[in-house]
Amino acid sequence: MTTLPRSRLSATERRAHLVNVAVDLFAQRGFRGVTTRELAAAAGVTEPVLYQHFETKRALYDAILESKGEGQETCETAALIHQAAEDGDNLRFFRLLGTAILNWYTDDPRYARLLMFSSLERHELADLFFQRTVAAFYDVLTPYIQKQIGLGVFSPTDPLVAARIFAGMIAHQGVIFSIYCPGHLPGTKEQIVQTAVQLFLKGMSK
Amino acid sequence: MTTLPRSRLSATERRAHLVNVAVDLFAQRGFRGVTTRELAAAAGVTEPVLYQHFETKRALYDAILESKGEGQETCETAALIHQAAEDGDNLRFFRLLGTAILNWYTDDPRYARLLMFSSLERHELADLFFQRTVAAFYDVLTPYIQKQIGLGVFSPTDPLVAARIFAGMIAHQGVIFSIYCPGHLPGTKEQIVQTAVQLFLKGMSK
DNA sequence: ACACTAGGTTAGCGCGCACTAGCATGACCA
DNA sequence: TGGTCATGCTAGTGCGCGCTAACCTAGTGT
Repeated sequence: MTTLPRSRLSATERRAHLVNVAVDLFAQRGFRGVTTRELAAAAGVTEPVLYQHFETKRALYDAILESKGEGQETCETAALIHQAAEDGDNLRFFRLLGTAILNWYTDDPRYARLLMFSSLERHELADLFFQRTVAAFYDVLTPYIQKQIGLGVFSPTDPLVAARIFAGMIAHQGVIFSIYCPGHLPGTKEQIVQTAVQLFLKGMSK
Repeated sequence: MTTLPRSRLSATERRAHLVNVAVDLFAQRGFRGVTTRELAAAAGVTEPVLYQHFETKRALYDAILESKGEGQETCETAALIHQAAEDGDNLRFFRLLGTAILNWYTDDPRYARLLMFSSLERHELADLFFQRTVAAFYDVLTPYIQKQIGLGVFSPTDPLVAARIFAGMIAHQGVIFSIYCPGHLPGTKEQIVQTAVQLFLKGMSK
């Protein structure tokens, strides 16, 4: 990943390559842990090239977070989840949701690390990103749980607390994975999601 | 917190105060985000004073992590947990465990942030700390779950996966809390632990 | 009263950082 | 073939960092 031997790329190619390299490095050591020299060297160019594409080091960082904020989550998955929600297919709904959560961490642990760094450093774009993504997530999950409680499928519980607990069951495995990278999931992804969903559904049942 | 007007403290007092101030700042902005000048100023002294107590900035950081590694978790709680485990008091066992997890994050969010920074930066002492604390935790929890499965109280499940899921239910709330500090728990601590434990026990039951 | 020392300061070193002015060059088109 | 310009380089600048040599001074014991 991230290597690209050719010299003399087009501006857009070079920019994209720089962003990709930057994601690697910032994910490993955080914003302050990476120098512009290193960054340029890792991209196979010199510093001035970097500054032709980004006004400041910070601007590069912002560009990463901003780009990640846009290209969010395959709408395909979102559609499937909404479909399952309408069908009232509990097992399928929570399985899709759980898989989406875990995939978000495992598909590219670089972004997970990057966003954790950014959140810790209170970068406003990271906050914004989380507000949007996480809020959207709970906006689907919480009412769904509330509805199941109303239907008498789930036993009475604070729906927000239940939603957060469900998310935590799976997200925490993702967090640990992205921090300590590989070999730190207690089983296959399917096994984790399956176990968590079964546990949750049975635990919430009336 | 962390303010202390008097000048001319004794060496041990000054050292303790410096550590306390450093925890504050490092927790907010990470190791690389804090300068020794800031640190000294926040402690009401100048840089050379800092270097009388710690050889390098890094040594101060290490001292923090090391001291936290030692003064670990009231043995009182650990004893209670072991007692509950021996009594086979499921509800009590998981409630104590859950409370201990959540308290670890809420009692002093500074340390939680600090350790997240350190883990992301792959500081070896942070890794060590987690290896010890977390390993000790799962060394209690996993066999306990296994035993309950053997007794027919819990339905057959991979005990490590179940243990991690239980931890995640609660720990994730702590993580979110310590990152976004206050006002981000979905309910009272007791409510969260109570809900999670009930959900887990019912979900695992045969 | 006075010296001794632990606790503190001033002033600054060298280095590596983010960032830049100005020049070189390869690719494409007339 | 030669002109043009986007792409990339060399060689810096100033600044703030971690860290230190040298000096000062309040508080204590005799």
